[in-house]
Amino acid sequence: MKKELGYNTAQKEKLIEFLIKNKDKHTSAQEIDTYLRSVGSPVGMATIYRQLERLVEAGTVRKFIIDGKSSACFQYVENEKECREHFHLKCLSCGKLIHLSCSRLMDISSHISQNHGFIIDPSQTVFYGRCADCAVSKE
Amino acid sequence: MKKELGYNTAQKEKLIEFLIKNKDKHTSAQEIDTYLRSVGSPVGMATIYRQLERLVEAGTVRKFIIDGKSSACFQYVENEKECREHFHLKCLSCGKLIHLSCSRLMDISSHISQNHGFIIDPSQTVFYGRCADCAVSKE
DNA sequence: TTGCGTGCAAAGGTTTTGCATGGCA
DNA sequence: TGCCATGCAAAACCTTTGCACGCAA
Repeated sequence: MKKELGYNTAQKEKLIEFLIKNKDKHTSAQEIDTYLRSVGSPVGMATIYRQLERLVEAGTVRKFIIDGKSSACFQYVENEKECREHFHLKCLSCGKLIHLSCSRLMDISSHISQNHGFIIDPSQTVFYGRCADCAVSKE
Repeated sequence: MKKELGYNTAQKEKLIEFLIKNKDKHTSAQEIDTYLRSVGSPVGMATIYRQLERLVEAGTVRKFIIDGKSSACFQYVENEKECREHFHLKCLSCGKLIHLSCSRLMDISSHISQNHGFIIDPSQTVFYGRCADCAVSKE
C-alpha cells in the first residue's frame, strides 16, 4: 500500500485488498460490490465510488473507460513512479494491461513535443487495442 | 456522403449536415440535440441515438469514448482509411482536443504491431498531456 | 399501401449527491 | 471531541426500448 490518506476503515481496507488481489485485471464498481457482498463485507456503492475516486486521484488506482462497456473499469497500480516512464497498452478483449518501455515510443513522444508542441503524459495515456493472444482468436 | 441506407428524412438530413459541418471535431449526442434545437429543427434524442448508431455501424461516423467524459463523442468520417491514421491528443489542462494526422504516428502503430504484437485501435486511443499553450503557462 | 423512421415517455443502468449517523484519531 | 467516512435514498445522467403515428418510397 502507499500514500495513506484519510481514515483507515474496514470498508476501505477490504476494497483495496480486493483491488490488489486483482491488480492484473480491471474490475468494475459492480464487480467490486458483488465480491464484497459475497465475502460478507458489503460496502455501499456510494462508498465504493467515493473511495475509487480518491484512489484514482492519488494515482493508486487507474480508471479506464472502454467502448462497449457501459461502466468504467478500475485497476490497481503497483508502482506509480515506474509507470510514469513507460506507456501502457490495454487489450480491449481480455483487459490485460501491458507495460511497455520502448525507445521508439519515447521518440514519438519527443517528436510530438517538438513538432506539434504537445507534451504527452505517459502516466495518463493508454493505447487501446488487441494483444497478441486476442488478435489471433479474433474478437 | 456515402452509403445510402434507409429512408431520407428531414431529421436524418439535418443530423448528417451537422456532423459534416463539424467533421473537424467531436460532438456528443447532447450537443447535436442542442444545435438542432437551436436552428429550429429539433430531433428527438431517441432518433439521434438511433441514427448515430447506424451511421457508426456503416462506418460513416466514428464513436469515441474518452476517459473523463461520461458521454460518447461522435465524429463524421470523411475518408475511413485516413482516419485510421488519425490520433487524438487531449490537453489535460484546457481540455482541448487535437486531431493529429502524422506519418510518424502511423509508424508507431506498425512498430508496436510488428515488434510487440499489439494492434492499436486509434478510435479508442487518446494521448493525454499538455498542449502548447498550457505547457507554457505551466498550470 | 407497406413498413420504416420518429417522437414521446418510460425503463435501465451507472455514477453522483444530500443528509444524518457512526466511527477514527 | 471534532471531523471524516459511510449508508441510504434520491437525483442526475446517458442511453435504450416500447409503442403508436406519420411519412417515404
